[in-house]
Amino acid sequence: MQESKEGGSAGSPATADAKPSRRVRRPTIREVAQLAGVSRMTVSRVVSEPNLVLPGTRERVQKAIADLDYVPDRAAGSLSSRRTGFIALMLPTLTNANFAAVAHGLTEALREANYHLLIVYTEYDMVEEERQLRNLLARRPEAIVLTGATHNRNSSKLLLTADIPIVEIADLPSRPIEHVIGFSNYQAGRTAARYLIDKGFRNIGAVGGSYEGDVVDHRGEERIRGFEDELRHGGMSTDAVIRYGVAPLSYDHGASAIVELLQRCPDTDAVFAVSDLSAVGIVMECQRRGISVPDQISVMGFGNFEIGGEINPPLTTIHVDFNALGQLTGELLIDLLASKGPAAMHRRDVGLDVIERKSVRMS
Amino acid sequence: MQESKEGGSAGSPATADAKPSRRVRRPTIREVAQLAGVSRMTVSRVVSEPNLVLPGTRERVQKAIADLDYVPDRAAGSLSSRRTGFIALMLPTLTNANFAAVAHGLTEALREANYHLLIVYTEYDMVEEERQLRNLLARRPEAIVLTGATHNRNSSKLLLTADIPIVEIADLPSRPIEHVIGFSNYQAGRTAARYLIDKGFRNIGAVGGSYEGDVVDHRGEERIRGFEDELRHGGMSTDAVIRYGVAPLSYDHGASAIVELLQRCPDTDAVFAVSDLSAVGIVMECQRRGISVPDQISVMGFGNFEIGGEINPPLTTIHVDFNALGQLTGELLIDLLASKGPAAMHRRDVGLDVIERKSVRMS
DNA sequence: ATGAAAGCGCTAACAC
DNA sequence: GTGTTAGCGCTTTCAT
Repeated sequence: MQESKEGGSAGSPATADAKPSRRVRRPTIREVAQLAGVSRMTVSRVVSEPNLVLPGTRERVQKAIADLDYVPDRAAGSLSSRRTGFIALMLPTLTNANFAAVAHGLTEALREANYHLLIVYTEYDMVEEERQLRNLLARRPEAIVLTGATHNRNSSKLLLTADIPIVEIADLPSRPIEHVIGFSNYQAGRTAARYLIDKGFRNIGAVGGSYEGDVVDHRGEERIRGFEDELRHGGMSTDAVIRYGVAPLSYDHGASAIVELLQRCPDTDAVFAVSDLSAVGIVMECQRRGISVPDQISVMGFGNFEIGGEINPPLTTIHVDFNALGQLTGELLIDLLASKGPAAMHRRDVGLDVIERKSVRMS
Repeated sequence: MQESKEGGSAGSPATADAKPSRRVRRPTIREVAQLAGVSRMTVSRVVSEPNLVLPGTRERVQKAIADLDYVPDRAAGSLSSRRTGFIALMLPTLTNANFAAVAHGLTEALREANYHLLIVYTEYDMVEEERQLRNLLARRPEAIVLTGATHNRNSSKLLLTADIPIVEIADLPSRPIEHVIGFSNYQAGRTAARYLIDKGFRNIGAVGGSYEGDVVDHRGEERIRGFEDELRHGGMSTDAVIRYGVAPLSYDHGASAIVELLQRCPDTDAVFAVSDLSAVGIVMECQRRGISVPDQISVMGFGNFEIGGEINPPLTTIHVDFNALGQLTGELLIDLLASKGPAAMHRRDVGLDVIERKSVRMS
């Protein structure tokens, strides 16, 4: 028996405690070592590199681990090894199926490598983003994934000087912090407008979000901007493009916005919503008002949310594979973290597709 | 100047590195102390208990912190203070607005106290739950929040012997691990059945989920069980109660299930779905088939998801305040963690309400 | 194949 | 009000 400091038996102390086996302090590696009659290093090896130790010793240690219900303390391990096993993920919100899909894809890709996702959300608030970022950094994540492309000065500085890989996702920032895996929200807007113009519509509107203080949905705004630009490019008016309410946008946003829009521009024959959720709200409100979709007005959304495919008529929309976005990000991260030293800046556009369904009238 | 070991200037080393200010190793508390000409303890105090230090000193330290962009390492702090500031939250899935609402409410309540939520999801898989639990425990959370009420033997053991508060939420387990904040899913099912019986329906059906291997939605199953029991109690047949597909249940589940149900029991005049998502799918499928809701068939859901209120007709459902559930859990946790020593077991039923809308025919 | 020493970056406890 | 000492539980490194 070694490491003389560790005295006493390792059996259950059996204090006069009335309660059964509950509320037991977690054993440390030292206690496991004692019980197995080995040094702490050997226990450490059995946990992380089992085939570096002799089968006999290994089994003795494994038994001790099981008997004591030993769970290693990763905080201590991290401090020593300088690897926390944390990957930070900052999202605008969790209550959005597409962002949830990103989290999901990322978790899947990271599961094997045994990284833990540290999920945090900003509610589309840039000040909150900074606060969260500081908190996050204190946990020493090995990489940070966040939605591009706009951050305030402090956040940008923190990110730029962070000694870890940064991946901006779900956008295609022109001045990226570092790596990018995403798609162009601006292009998504242009694509939507082009699609509607090509279908022959001439009184085209759109509904997007507005902002309030530091709460802004930059990505949604990009889509609306692209939409407007393409309308102008086609020589059409942007009078029926309205910005209404603040993120997160949902069904009721569309329902209210379409009323406002039709009041202002009654001739509108097609409308794009920055989010499928708004678009679904528009379809439902039209249903209520006896306005036929797509006969009287065509509706197009963005995001390919599940509900869009279920309503009647099903929603024409723009699809981006957010789950793949998460997976790709995970794979990139695993690469980056395995190879030491600064890697080349990675930039990838996962593209987007128009999903044609019945909410837009065919020409 | 004290702590003689700390030599050298704290200014920027200005190595021959070509790159600008990027990729800088994070400074430690020691470097801040040096630059400010104080001991590390003083820096530590400025960070956590600023008014224990003299204003003059404090400002010097704060300047050093800002100049160096110092972000404390919480892993090191945790190790020393035995407080990680982590609260673990285990959910079946993230892509469910109600669970997301729990996470949201919890985050809100915990924000002040500066706890970090460690969110993890199990995909309704009990084996995955155990795996995740082990991983989580290694991070030494100060409390664990998870959806009750069924866990496998290993998970239960880990939870029972964990030296921290455990809160089971969104159910009312008869054999709880420790604290409980939730509602009875069984009662929700009974309430739904009672409601439909009272409205005069006599050919009542329901659609729930089935299971596959270790993937089970226990809470949903409880609702269906309660529904069946209340039907029997009212002397009615449970032939039209079907279990179909596995969790997570969504729109398409309802759409497929209602077809199956009507084929088997064409006389069904009212149907309950374990989830609003399924219920919405049912309404949409009926719309497609020209079956009028509620004239030919009434539909009732559970969960009061936003979309239920937006469709036509809007969905009658059972509401539970999941956001409040999260908040209450957060408040309980803050209490529990502030007061040392074992507190009394806490058990709270947040109840549920029927939301009457138009998808159920009025008698 | 296994162990001993040193130390990761911070804070509790006590001294002054 | 501030500093010193010791140590949290683990892993790195090097010795044997």
